[in-house]
Amino acid sequence: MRLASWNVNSIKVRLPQLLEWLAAARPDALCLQELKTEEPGYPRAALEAAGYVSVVNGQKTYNGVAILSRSPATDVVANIPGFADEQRRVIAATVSGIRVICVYCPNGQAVGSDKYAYKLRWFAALKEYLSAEIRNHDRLAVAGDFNVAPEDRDVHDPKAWEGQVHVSEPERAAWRALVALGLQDSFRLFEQPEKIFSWWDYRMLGFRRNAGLRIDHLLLSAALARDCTASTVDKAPRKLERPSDHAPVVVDLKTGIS
DNA sequence: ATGGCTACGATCCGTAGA
Repeated sequence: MRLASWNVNSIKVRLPQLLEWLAAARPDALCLQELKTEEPGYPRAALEAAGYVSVVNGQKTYNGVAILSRSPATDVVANIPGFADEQRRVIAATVSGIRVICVYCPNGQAVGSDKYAYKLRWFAALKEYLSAEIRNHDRLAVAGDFNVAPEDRDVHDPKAWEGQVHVSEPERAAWRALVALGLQDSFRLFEQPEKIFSWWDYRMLGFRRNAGLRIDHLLLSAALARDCTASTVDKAPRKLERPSDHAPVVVDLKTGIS
């Protein structure tokens, strides 16, 4: 079982790259963020022709999330239940016995801003949601763009970023509160090279300089973490012309054993 | 030097991302 997540920054613009990537990486399920469209702008038919069904929580211009899968997704839940929010940032579904929650966490803009306050409120609501989900689903994966770099080693230049949005202590505390529910950062289950990131600024030759952040994550419940054999970032799509600013993150899970 | 790209929906710039 291969599970992946990718902030595509407009599914309309990125569709050709997405189809190429699906054919090359062949994930069984893929969480997408920043669709920037609602249906009918969502390319459902093209993805079905490529072998993937979709459950979609779309929004015009901003946000928008989906879960693609080879096998049908069931028990679809959009948004964070009980949390009033206009922004379409969450969709959950069960795929091949795994509860998959796709998240596009708020950016936060700047520490102290209204959007930063919203980000922290949003994370508190996510924690409550996941706390219930982990009780109900032994095999739980939470995948997406968290907009938090958990540690300094997830930041290309920790000094320059110190105290900034994405690395500030309240954001990192919100991240650790998710981990404390019993979710593991799959990337850190393995020895990893240094300076692996999942996002690079479009400006200032960010990718060429590897001036990035690791803010896209795949969190796994204990049962799934035990079955996890690899967790990687696939930088290949970021090298293409007109790329998303985020790269896909991928985990492989042993199946048929548990 | 606080800029710099990219996408969107509105025009020929403003908002947002991170």
